[in-house]
Amino acid sequence: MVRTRTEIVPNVLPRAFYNRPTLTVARALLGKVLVHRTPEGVASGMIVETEAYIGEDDPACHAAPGPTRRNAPLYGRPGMAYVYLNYGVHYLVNAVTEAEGRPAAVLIRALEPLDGIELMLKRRGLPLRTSASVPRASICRGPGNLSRALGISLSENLLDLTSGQLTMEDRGFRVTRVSRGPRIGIRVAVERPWRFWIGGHPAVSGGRIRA
DNA sequence: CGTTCGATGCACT
DNA sequence: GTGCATCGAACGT
Repeated sequence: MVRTRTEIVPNVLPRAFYNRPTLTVARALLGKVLVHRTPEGVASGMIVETEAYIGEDDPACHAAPGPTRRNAPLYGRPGMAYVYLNYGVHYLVNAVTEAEGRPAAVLIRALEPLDGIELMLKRRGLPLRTSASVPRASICRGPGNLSRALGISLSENLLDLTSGQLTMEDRGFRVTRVSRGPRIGIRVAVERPWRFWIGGHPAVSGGRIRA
């Protein structure tokens, strides 16, 4: 039968993908695609930057104080979404990793926009076409920005990333030049090199582009 | 270029 | 009451 462009089999990442050491998952998520389907349309982007937050022994992880109402998703099944409000302004998206009862997650920090660029521009309140002043790479640069562009908020907390409206997919993008360094924007455990990004990619956050 | 700082909501102690 | 896994505007150099 004829296969059209819109009939591409969505290769959604299975739960086993997340049921692994968090650093492994953080690295493996580079090049994968985060997809959000809403009545407004589909918005997606290729992951170009991640950070690992691992266990109660990691002072920067939300699980550091032990189980609370807010961090409960971290103690649950791998492959679920953990979304929370940060600074009262931004929603941050994580994928829960490791195993049930072992609190850890990967924060998605930046995407290269793929589907639904106009919808994402609209959600971000940007001009409806990219330009020199509003480059495509800026649409989903930074964890707060990508959530807003994809329309992700607290309603998406605890969604199953292995099926349904919010998923992670493998579209076959090959990632070379993986860089690794300290996490950004935290005030404790700043030395742990648990941030991963695609070296030189323009959508990576954190000021100047790093190798 | 660089750095500083206010906005803004809520979980947690 | 305190402190954020941020962002972007407003400054200073």
